Amino acid sequence: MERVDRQSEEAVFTRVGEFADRDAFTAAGWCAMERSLQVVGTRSAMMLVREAFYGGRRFDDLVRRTGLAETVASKRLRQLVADGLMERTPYREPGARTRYEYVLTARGRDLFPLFVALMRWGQPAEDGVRGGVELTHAGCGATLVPAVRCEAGHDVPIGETEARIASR
Amino acid sequence: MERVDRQSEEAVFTRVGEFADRDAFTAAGWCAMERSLQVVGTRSAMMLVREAFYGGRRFDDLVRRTGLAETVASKRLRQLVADGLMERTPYREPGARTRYEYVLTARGRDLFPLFVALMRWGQPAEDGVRGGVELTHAGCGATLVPAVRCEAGHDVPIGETEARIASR
DNA sequence: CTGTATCCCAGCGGATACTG
DNA sequence: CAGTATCCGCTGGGATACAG
Repeated sequence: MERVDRQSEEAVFTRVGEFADRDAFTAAGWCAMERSLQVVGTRSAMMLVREAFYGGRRFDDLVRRTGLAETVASKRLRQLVADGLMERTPYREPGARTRYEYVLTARGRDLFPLFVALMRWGQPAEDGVRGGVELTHAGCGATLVPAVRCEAGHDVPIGETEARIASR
Repeated sequence: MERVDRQSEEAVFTRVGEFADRDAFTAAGWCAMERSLQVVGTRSAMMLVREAFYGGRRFDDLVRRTGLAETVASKRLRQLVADGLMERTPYREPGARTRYEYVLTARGRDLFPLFVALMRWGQPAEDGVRGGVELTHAGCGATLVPAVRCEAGHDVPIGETEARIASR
């Protein structure tokens, strides 16, 4: 087994330069991925976002559908609001007292591709697990799949990817 | 502020039925998202996957570039190998002794859209953070962005999404 | 119904020291 | 260079009890 063959076969990102100066950034926690994980890297956060995508709004519903303990849901929701992913707003149905609902902000809805990627990766095609939720394209009915594009609109396979130090 | 207006404005998933029978599945942990999080839901796992995408193979490099403690990296790598995301294989450079390298399996490379989604979400356009790694389309040079499609090839905006109980 | 306060446990991640 | 063993603090998450 030749090493060079496997290198090309794996098709990892092309590394520009030796990333010598990258280590400093990475060590300081200046990786965009790590910042994401600090906000949505917990199970409870993503479960609450999931239910928000499914249309859950009231605290009680979110707790029941996620299966989280109330105390965990409470703390995490407060955090999600503080981080700008959700908004807690009062509303009032006719004849009922004021209640609060949690809704995703634009920043929260931006998690859509991340959510689809997580759902898809956790459910391989040949998986024999029965039940569960399937995400589909309304009308067309086909299953959702995550994809990667560039801002110019091209589809980008993993082998055509470059990672470089952003010089801003 | 009307509630109905905000509902449509938010454009969450369309819920088919009342998800009455979904609760049982969710409670039992049969959510694809949760299964994903059990494998790659930790900071160390995603950081190691990140470095593997960047081309890191040797234990020493992975430790240095992630900034993880050796013990954490060791345990997590073993877990990633057990979970089928990475492979630990011996190789031998001419004149040197046998070493081991960690490479992503196909299952690990399937994390590509998830990785891009995490990187992108953590780096908003107006972000003033200097430096960091930017992922681009080789040749074209444009920044990578995560997208959602259906298996029929259509782009799927968040408003055209349905969530339903998979009846398998 | 919508939370909060308190206590507790398990798991993640780091520090240190040690092996082949 | 490539790990492992041990210890230890912090946080995520659950259970229970309580409040507006």
